[in-house]
Amino acid sequence: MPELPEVETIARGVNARVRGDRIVHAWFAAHRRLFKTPAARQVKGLVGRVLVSVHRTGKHIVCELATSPNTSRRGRADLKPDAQWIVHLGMTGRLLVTTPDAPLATHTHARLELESGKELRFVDPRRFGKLDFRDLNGGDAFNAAGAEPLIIAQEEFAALFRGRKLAIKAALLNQSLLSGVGNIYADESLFHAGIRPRRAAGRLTRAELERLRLALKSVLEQAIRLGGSSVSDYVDAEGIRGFFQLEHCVYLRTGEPCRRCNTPIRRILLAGRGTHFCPKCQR
DNA sequence: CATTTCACCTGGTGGC
DNA sequence: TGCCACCAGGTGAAAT
Repeated sequence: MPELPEVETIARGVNARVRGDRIVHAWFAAHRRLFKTPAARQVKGLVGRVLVSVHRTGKHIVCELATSPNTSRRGRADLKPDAQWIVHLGMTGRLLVTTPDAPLATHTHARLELESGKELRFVDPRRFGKLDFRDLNGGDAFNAAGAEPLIIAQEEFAALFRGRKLAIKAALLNQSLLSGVGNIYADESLFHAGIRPRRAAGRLTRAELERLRLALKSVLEQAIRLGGSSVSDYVDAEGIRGFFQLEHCVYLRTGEPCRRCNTPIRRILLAGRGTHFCPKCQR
């Protein structure tokens, strides 16, 4: 489901509601593939620790955790993290902050009970998501492989694609180059930059690459402002849908008129993904 | 190495 | 109503 803007929206919402809270109980479903670290070890690491802060890196939600004595909740936001809980939402994952009596959604795979009485719940029908626990004392901090598209500079961005023969769309989706770009925002940014998805990445001109960098940045920023894209079932930490799907120019608009020139939007298969573009505006 | 394809899952939709 | 094919925000392992 979620790409950078959706994950950012969720991380902000979760942070605002659980920051400083303590995990008093953890429950995980028995789906082995969900766990990069075995569930039993995650439970052991989570219970008793304080959620210092929650933020986004690429498409990952990073919960910074600290061991703490019985300090007041106000002081806990300054604690030095000694572990991390990493949530990746896959295609259909949700991370929700609820009251304990809220009805359990089907496919709820994790529940963290907090000292305040709230619960942090991970729900994921397709189970493509991943949960990971990292002990910072072991020097095992989470690091995204790719660069952050919101802050990458012109030169660094251009260098990512130099000499590459694969399609620019496939390159945008490669998380070890850029982290956070998925199918929606790859298609939308290529539209705004006027570039065909099949163009070889290494053949784009400097001007095209800079148009792409700026288009990607502004598309992502506007999507964050609108709370992400809710194509079918995406919701934020409070169960609220986003609005950026109303701004989509090409994604899932096959056959509909281009917003700029009225030419019908085309759909092709590229890198195994549905790929949408305007044959007239994108060259 | 770089690049492509496919398996991993469930659920919704639209055609017959 | 049922059955079937196809589609869906992602990734990582295996094949080329």
